[in-house]
Amino acid sequence: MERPIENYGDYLVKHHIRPSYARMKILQYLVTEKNHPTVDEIYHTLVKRLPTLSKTTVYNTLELFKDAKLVKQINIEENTARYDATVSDHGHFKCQGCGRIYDFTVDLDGMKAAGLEGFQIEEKNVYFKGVCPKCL
Amino acid sequence: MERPIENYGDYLVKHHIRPSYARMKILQYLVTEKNHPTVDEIYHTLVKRLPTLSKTTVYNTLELFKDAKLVKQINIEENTARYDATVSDHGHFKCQGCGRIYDFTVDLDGMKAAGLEGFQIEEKNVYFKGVCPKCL
DNA sequence: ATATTTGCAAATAATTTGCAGTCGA
DNA sequence: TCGACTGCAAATTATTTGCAAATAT
Repeated sequence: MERPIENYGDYLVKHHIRPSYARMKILQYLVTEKNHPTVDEIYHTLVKRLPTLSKTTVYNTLELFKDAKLVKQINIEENTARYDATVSDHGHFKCQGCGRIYDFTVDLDGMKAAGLEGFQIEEKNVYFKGVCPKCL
Repeated sequence: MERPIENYGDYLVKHHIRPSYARMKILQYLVTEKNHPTVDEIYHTLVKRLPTLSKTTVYNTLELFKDAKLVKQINIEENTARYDATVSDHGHFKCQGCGRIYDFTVDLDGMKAAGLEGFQIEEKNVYFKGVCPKCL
C-alpha cells in the first residue's frame, strides 16, 4: 500500500536530493498527476506558475530522480520518453486509438523468465499495446 | 518451433511485400544477425555491399515490415529504436555495462495482468535491465 | 505508361552540452 | 565565498517529409 507524500521537500531530502523549488514542483506534478508525462508536458504545465522554469531543468531534474530511483523512465512511445513516479510494480498499456496510457497490475516477480541464469536483474518492465474500451 | 527462412523473396511475397533487393537484404540482415540493430547499424553494415542504399530506405522498409508484423520495434534504449525479426515470444535484457542486448524466454500468455478487462491487447513487451555475467 | 520504390536534402523533434549568471548554505 | 542549481542558446542525434529520379510491372 502506498502513502501519499505529504511533504515533497522532506521526501527529496530523504533521498539525498536538495529540495529546490523546481524539483519539488516537478516531483509534486509527477506524484499527483500520475499521467506518465513527457518532458514537454511537464514543462508546459509548470511554466505557467513558474515562468522562469527551463526545459533543461526539467531534463536535469528527471535525470536526478531517475538516478535516485524516484521515477522510472517509460519507453512505450516510439520517440519520446515518459516518466512515472509510482514505485509499485505495474505495467503500462498504450491505446493505439487515443494514445492514452493506462496502468495495470502485473506480477513482475512471478514472471517466469528462462535464460537469464547468472544475470543481475535490476529493473523489469512490461508494456502492452492495443485498444482501450473507450476506443473499441 | 521456428523454421529458417530459406528464401527471403518468397517470404516477403507471402506477406504481400514486393521483394526489392534492398528489402531482401534488410530482412536477411535482421534474420541472420539477430542482433537487435538500430537503423544506423543496419545502414552502415549494408551500405558496404549496397552503396546506393539510403537511410530513408531503411526507415521505409522497417516501417513496412512493422506493419506486416515481420519485425518488432524494441524500445529498450533511451533514444533510439532497435528492431527484431524474431517472431516468437521473448523478452529483452539490456546490460548496463556493455550495452549488449540478450534475448530470454518469457511466458507472455501466462503473465497475470489485472485491470485490463475490456481492453484489446495486440502486443506484449517485456524488457529487463541489469548486468550480464560477462560484466559481473 | 504508370505506379512503386528509392535517395537526397531539408525539416522537425527530442535531447544534450557549454557556459555564464544566480542562488543558497 | 563557493559550490550547486538554473537557463539560454547552440549542438547533436534520431526520425520524418517533400519531391524528383530511378525502377519495375
